[in-house]
Amino acid sequence: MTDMPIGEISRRSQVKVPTIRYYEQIGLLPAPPRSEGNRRLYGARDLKRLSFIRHARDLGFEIDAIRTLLTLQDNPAMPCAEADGIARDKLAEVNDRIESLMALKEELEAMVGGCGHNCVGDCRVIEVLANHHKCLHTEH
Amino acid sequence: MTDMPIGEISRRSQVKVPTIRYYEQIGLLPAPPRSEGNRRLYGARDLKRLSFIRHARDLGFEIDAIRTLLTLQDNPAMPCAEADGIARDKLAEVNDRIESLMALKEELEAMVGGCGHNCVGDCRVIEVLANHHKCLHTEH
DNA sequence: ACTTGCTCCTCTAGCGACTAGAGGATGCAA
DNA sequence: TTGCATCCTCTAGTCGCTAGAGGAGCAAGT
Repeated sequence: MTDMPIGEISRRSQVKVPTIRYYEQIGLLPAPPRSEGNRRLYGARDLKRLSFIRHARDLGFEIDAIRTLLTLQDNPAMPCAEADGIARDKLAEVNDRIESLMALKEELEAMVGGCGHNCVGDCRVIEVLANHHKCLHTEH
Repeated sequence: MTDMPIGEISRRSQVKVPTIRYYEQIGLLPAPPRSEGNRRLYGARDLKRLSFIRHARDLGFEIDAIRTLLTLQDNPAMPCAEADGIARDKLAEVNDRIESLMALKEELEAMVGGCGHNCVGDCRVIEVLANHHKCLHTEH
């Protein structure tokens, strides 16, 4: 459990070795003690922190947001409005992204469906891209 | 219509001035002729091309894909299977992204909804991030 | 003891698609 | 002529890694 080398914590946390070193470099993960031979030795706390980071990254949180989240986690007596705010902002962003991807999906489906695989001259894909007014959604 | 300076083509195409110069630099947009005073002078063709690029970028196509699409557009006699393929790939990608964003949305909603705005110690947001097994979706 | 092969170290540079800023030239109207 | 907007080139920065060079450490097998 304790004194893992970087390869092991990488396997356990599912975070790649260079990424772990990068997180140390930018101060997201504290620099661990080293072995006699100058190798990083990680403990259970580091694994927890790294898993937290990875999970947050998977959810699309940016490094800066994670930094805030980690500070909050380290100080459990603080009011949690800030953490809640970060999650709320992210949720709004995700909703926006879903919406525009749905519009895009429709547009792509129209392109792909309409193409009879002849030559480029008649291609719906190129045509839609070239003549914007033929789009389903004109706001972009 | 013809001999627009960069600012005007920027306004018309909705592509920012430095981005236009960047596109020229990477060979996506041909280098236009210059005025006596060394200023770029664009014509209607350039505006079309830039609008095409912008539209494709909005739709999430990468620069490399756009490069291919532009080559196809320049050669209307070629078979359009390639353009169709690019659009199909993009559609699959968009569907994937929508799916994972929907999962993410659920997870964020659970975080935000469950939090009673007390102190960090009881915060759902932090807790979910720290304890992965409490997620709605465990595959990530 | 020696070799093999893996993991680890630091360091620098690169990715995509821009964006920002310095420092200067040009164009046009009042 | 003065002032201001627009334009020019060039370099460096953004984000979140990723790749590669060149070398050192470590554990197991012969």
